[in-house]
Amino acid sequence: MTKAPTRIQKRNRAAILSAGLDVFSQYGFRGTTLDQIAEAAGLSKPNLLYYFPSKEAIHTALLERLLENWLDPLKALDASGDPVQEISAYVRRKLALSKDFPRESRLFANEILQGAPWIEGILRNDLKHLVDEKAVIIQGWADAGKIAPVDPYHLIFSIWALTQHYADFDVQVRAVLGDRAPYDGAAVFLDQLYDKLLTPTQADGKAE
Amino acid sequence: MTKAPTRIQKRNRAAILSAGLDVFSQYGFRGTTLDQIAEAAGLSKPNLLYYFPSKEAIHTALLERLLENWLDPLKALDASGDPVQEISAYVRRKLALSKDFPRESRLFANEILQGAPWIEGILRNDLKHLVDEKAVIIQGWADAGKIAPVDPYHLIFSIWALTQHYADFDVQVRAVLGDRAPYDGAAVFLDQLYDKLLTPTQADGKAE
DNA sequence: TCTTGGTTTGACCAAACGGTCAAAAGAACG
DNA sequence: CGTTCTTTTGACCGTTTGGTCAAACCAAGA
Repeated sequence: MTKAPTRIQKRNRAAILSAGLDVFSQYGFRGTTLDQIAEAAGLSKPNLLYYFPSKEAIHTALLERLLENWLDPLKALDASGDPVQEISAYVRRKLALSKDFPRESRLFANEILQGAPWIEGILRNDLKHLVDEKAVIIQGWADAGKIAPVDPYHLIFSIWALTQHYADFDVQVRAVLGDRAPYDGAAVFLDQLYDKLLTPTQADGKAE
Repeated sequence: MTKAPTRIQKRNRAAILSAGLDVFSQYGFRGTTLDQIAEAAGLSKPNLLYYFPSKEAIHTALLERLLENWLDPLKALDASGDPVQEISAYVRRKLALSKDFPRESRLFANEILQGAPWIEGILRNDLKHLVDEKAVIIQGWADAGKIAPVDPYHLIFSIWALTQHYADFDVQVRAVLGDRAPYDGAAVFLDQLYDKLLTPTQADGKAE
């Protein structure tokens, strides 16, 4: 039975996780040092290790916290809703995640770039099964003529790519846009893009 | 006047750059060690440093080589060509780059994730000016009714995101697709996507 | 063959790294 | 106040890191 954490424990654990997220999301696991995290958290290195047993423990805690919510937007895709609206809503949820949690997005990107050493199993199991399941739904919509015929897997990849790009490549986006705000234009553009892609046209033969 | 490199120099320099690309593209600059590169290149560490003066020199050489060709596909976008075909061709060129040079794409992604410490100036100057220039062309096409009205900047971002995703998130894409080949489906999907997005419809008012 | 210049390496260095520990400092509470 | 438990830290440890260097090795032309 574990005791309830004191308020100092709460504060410092939160500070360490936030500092770790800052540094890990920028430099990846191997490129991050405990001293960097300690300084960002405003603690000494031994004090860090009083709250977390190792560098890897901080990293693992962050990845676990991330994965708790990472798949939620896709899980919420509802087979009984209006198809185009369901997908547009998914795009909006992912874009909001990118805007509100860019460090988490970059932490994930770093993990994937490194070959997903910690979460490869989750990708091959949880993620794959979830995408397979949702791909069936989307394929059903396409077969029923409710959306234009489209490869469901690449449709989902496109949503990941387009939304996470604004968090992961933030520096580049801002360098190009100057002082214009990225996310307003992005929301309009993505709405337009998926509306045009998915709204069925006369050319798309409808099923009975 | 520098002497012509011997064949051993050519071979070893190439081996070091290839090995460096392998490791840097996976772990980033800080997460990469000289020993890793040396082992991947099949050389001893002091021998590495006989060909390159420092770890940073290898990294810089790789970034410079990358940037030589990185912007070419966008530069080739031709104002006098057919608008939809020009953009589709740009998408195909970028997708081919992603397929044929995935390590370079990941090296770039790592640099951006780290805040672009080496190439921030290039992003703010060369890249921004190039995109500004091409955005004018695309805006002109839209104003003339030759493509559907669309934000040129986010259009370009979308092409970057969608094509580089297949290289940068390769592990995730393959985990989801299983043994299916990513790039065939991607090419079809992207063709379809940009055709639908850009082909003007009756709803888009044409200019005189 | 010998010599010259390019190539390779074992041994080494100082700094940075992840992590430990005992002891000091501080909070909490009767 | 004194006691107990939590928190913080300076000093330290073994390893890894980027990098150096003199010496050994080797290829090739005269």
